[in-house]
Amino acid sequence: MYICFMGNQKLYKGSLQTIILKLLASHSKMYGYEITQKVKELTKGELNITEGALYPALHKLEADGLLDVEVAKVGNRLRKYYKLTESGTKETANKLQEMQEFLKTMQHLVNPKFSVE
Amino acid sequence: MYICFMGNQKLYKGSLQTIILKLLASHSKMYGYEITQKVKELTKGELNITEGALYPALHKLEADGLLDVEVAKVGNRLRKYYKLTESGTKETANKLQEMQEFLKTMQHLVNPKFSVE
DNA sequence: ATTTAATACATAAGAATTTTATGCATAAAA
DNA sequence: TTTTATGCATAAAATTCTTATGTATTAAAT
Repeated sequence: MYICFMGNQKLYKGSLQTIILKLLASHSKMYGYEITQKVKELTKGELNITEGALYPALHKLEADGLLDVEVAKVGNRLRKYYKLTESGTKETANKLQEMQEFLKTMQHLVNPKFSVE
Repeated sequence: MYICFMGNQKLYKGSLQTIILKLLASHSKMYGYEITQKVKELTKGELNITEGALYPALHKLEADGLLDVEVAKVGNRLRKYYKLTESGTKETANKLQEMQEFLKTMQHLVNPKFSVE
């Protein structure tokens, strides 16, 4: 597979943690595969989180105490449901604020209006 | 020095090329140090481009044929003025469009309005 | 009935980009 | 006269992600 029609995925570097945390703040409980599908849906296919990026990121967030994990067996297949810890909820707020600041700053930087300064 | 009060610099990962190209689209001719100062000014200190990131990036853009360089001697000190090539102008348009798409998508992803889906 | 696609996890090698730490040198300011 | 600012450069290390695998179950399509 590995076919990408999307814009520069490179730009999403550094924002994966924030995206995961935000989703978990909105949905309270999600498993990995679900996250990839939800992001694909929300971004209309513009962002496809790869498993090689997602799972290590989830493990790190868990190791850092921002996520709790709960294993569920559905049929004969397992799912790992993640949810925010208390500490994770706080960190999510921080990261979302940093993200808003970043988006505002970038918007300003690349805005055509500011073409001559 | 190396003191940073800014938000998550990590988020800027992947956007350096676009920032450089955009600045050169607006100013027609700039040298490295000037770029770092202009970015610091435009972002009110939120983004400080380090030399270790900037100079390799400029060299790469030049090697890729997106920038032309012209060395100038000011007093006893040298400056390397960079400007967009024709190819660089086209690529700037592409990158700015990708950036706008990215910003729109991220805005949507982290927007509090979309807290339940 | 059987192959393919989707679901669901995982990790490891390599690539790309950036931070951190240097180095050199001139000019201005404290 | 020492520090700060200007101006370039590079190299080691860290970070983060892509690409490529691997395993296994279930649903859909042929």
